[in-house]
Amino acid sequence: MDEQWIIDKIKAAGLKLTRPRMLVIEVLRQNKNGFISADEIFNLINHKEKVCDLTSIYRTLTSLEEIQLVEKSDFFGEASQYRLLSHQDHYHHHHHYFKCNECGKIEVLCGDCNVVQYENDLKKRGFSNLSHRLELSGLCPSCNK
Amino acid sequence: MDEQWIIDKIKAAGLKLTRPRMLVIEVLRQNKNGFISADEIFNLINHKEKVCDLTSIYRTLTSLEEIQLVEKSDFFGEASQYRLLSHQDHYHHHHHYFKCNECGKIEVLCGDCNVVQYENDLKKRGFSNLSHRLELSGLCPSCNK
DNA sequence: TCTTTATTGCAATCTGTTTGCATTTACCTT
DNA sequence: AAGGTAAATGCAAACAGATTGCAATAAAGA
Ligand SMILES: [Mn+2]
Ligand SMILES: [Mn+2]
Ligand SMILES: [Zn+2]
Ligand SMILES: [Zn+2]
Repeated sequence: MDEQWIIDKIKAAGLKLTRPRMLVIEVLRQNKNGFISADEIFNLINHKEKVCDLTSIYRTLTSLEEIQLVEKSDFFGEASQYRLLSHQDHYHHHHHYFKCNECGKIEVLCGDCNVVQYENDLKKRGFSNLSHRLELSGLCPSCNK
Repeated sequence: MDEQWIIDKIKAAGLKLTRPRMLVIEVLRQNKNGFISADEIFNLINHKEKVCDLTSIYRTLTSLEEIQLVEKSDFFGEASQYRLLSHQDHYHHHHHYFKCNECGKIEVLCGDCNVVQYENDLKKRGFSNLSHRLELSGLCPSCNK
């Protein structure tokens, strides 16, 4: 059911394996590679009957972010969005996002990026410790038809 | 005092030249090339005595954004930030931002960008109408010492 | 099973922002 | 220079997303 490495990571961090946490993770897993808000998670979890409070979802997301199981994005205005980091994301994670202006879906774009060149220019100008985030928008392939 | 083209733009849009609007613009002008929040604008305007309501500042910023005199950014978490677009910004504006992790200052980086290459790759994959925003962070030259 | 400590639910609180509405103001007409 | 009109304002109330305090609960180790 839940991938083992997730369980391991939570335990290794000294966090308990609680019901709200399992529920949140399950939703995030189903939503792999996409972003989802706390409220959307809440609604998915509680659509039949209320089994978990919104507060706990926020707290869970915060904890999971701290142990780098979850990535939070304030990028797209509105409510913060979250996604489960994949096992490999966790090692060399890099943030390129695409938001479709039509369907609103946020997609994580994998692959190399050339912003590094840009960063090198900035280093020459006295900036340091650089990191970056890139947000693209437009029409996604399915809305493009 | 106020640059003429700003006045012209406001009139051309059919907006009235009101006191709150003039006050906000004056603050934005002084803050050229930097971002500032509604609340900071409020405090600057009213530091001696209250001359303008926060609501009007929000409404002013929204109006000015609509006529593209102001750019709003929800980029950096926290409160939205605004800046006055320069005359030339208005024509080929491009958004590259740098936020210093130390002093918190947000800087607008001018200059060309190579993300266009990235966009070209995406076009081949079926995306269209692409635009992008790039956020960099790290230490600015002054905090780097 | 017992004990300890983290985690939970709930209500209250917070911050940033927006809205409704009565009053005022800019500015166009006379 | 006054007057009329629609736009813009101030104030209070509402809003949304998120956070906090606290007493009750439940997970994990003994
Ligand atoms: Mn990159
Ligand atoms: Mn660019
Ligand atoms: Zn789409
Ligand atoms: Zn700095």
